[in-house]
Amino acid sequence: MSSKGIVKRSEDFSKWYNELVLKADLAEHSDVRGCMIIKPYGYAIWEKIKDQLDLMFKETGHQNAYFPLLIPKSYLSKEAAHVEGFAKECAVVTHYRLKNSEDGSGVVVDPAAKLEEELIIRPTSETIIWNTYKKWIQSYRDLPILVNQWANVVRWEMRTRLFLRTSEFLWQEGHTAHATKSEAIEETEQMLDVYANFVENFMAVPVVKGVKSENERFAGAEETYCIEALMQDGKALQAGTSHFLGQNFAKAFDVTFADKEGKKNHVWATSWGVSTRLMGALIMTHSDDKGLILPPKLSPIQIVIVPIYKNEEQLNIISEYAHKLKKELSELNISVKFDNDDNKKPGWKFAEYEMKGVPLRITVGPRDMENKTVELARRDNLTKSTVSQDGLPKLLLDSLNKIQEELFSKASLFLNENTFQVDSIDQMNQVLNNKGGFVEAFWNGDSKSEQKIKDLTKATIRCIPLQGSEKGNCVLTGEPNSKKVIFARAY
RNA sequence: CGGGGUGUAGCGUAGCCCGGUUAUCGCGCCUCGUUUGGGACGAGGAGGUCGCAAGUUCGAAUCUUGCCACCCCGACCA
Repeated sequence: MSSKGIVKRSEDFSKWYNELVLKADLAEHSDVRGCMIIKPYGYAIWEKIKDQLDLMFKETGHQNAYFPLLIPKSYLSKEAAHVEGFAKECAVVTHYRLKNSEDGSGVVVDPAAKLEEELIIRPTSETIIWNTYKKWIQSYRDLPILVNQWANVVRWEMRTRLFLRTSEFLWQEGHTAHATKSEAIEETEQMLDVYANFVENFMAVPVVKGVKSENERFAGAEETYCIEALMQDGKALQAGTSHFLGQNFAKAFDVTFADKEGKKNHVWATSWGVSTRLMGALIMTHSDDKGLILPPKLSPIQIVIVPIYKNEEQLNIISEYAHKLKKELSELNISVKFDNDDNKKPGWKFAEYEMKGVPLRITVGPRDMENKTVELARRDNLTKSTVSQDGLPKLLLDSLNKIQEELFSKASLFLNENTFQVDSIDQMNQVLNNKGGFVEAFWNGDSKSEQKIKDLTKATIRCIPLQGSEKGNCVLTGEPNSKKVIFARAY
């Protein structure tokens, strides 16, 4: 039966990923091309991500607001680089009404209901937000503005993949306005740190912090900071970006403020975002051939209790214990599911919760009740042990923390073992064609060289790392004094 | 946008080349019973505009033409 298991990673990583997303009940394809339905279990993980990030944004002084989904077409064209970057993938609303078709077969667009000015479904909200900030900002006293919004955006991508690239996706976008350049840069860097902190400490996904090359920069940004993660198949995934927008949007939307001397200045801007793509990073970093592996901090269910019984009497005894344990664990803020569904056999449940990545499983049967023990199974390393019921809550709490740490260590080790130094294009191709990974090499800083390297290797510059300022000979041209960057094939 | 593929029950599929009773099988679902320490078993049952449209034919899931949709692989992007 097809519901059993998924294809092995080593056989077809891409297929493995797709099957995992479907079988772990995270999401499914909708009837609309490139759009996905995020199912309750997948959404519960996203909510965990969202809640934690939201907390961190608020701790750093940001407030949430909400701006419209629809943006007048003309707004988009006000910032030249921005429109250039996004025009190709915008969905456009042209009419506001349907009517019954003449032959009665359904509804058609009412040609009489054509909009004067077409509306774009936001691919990102810089334009409508800066058009709004213009009204909000007059004086230096109005600054900074530190606003975030949780929203959906639409980018009509050629090719889509569940979570990694969908036509519509969920994200947050922070948009801040500052009086000085240095303050804006500080904000940009601060939010990059927030992202890196979250991704490493909650998702247990190690990242490299850096800035993008000019080619890879966000449309309209002066500097794009990013965090880059490495997936199990050796491909890189951009996990978050934070942009220093300079005064580009302030100029495009004429947003100025009067400083203490009464002099008018353009406002400095940042924007930063992470999306449901993080779900893809989470999945592809930790999971195995049995299914999803979730870090405890983001797992909707942290512990599942599976009872084993031959009759109702036994079930009652186990249930009583399970409810007591569940209550004790709740007091430690551990989320527990007691799965007493009588329609599914234990073996089925074991496989199911492994597919769904629940970090810990407790099995309790008559034998255990007699010995005052439980069987404890770890999802991440698939080990099982029999442990005493005495002091169990504390042990479980410790185990969850341990799993969280070990997932991060394991992923960090993978990142380190799959980061290679090369000094020629041949070597680079060798590494990339073999197992992939991050490739450190020197680059002369020229966009043309970057493009040439991409043509030769299919690898792009993922980032110019913030740490380490070594210089060396350019991997393409041999020019000395070139800076060290990370290349990889990327999602 | 190029290349490949698929569309038959909730899901996965056989049948299509070579047209012919009532469209195959598995999972899932419903009922009853037995089961429950790694994806249980038996018996019975329900469920179908064969992607859409036109054509050929006595007869179309099957042949022809057109259309639509989605998936996968590339190039482009978070």
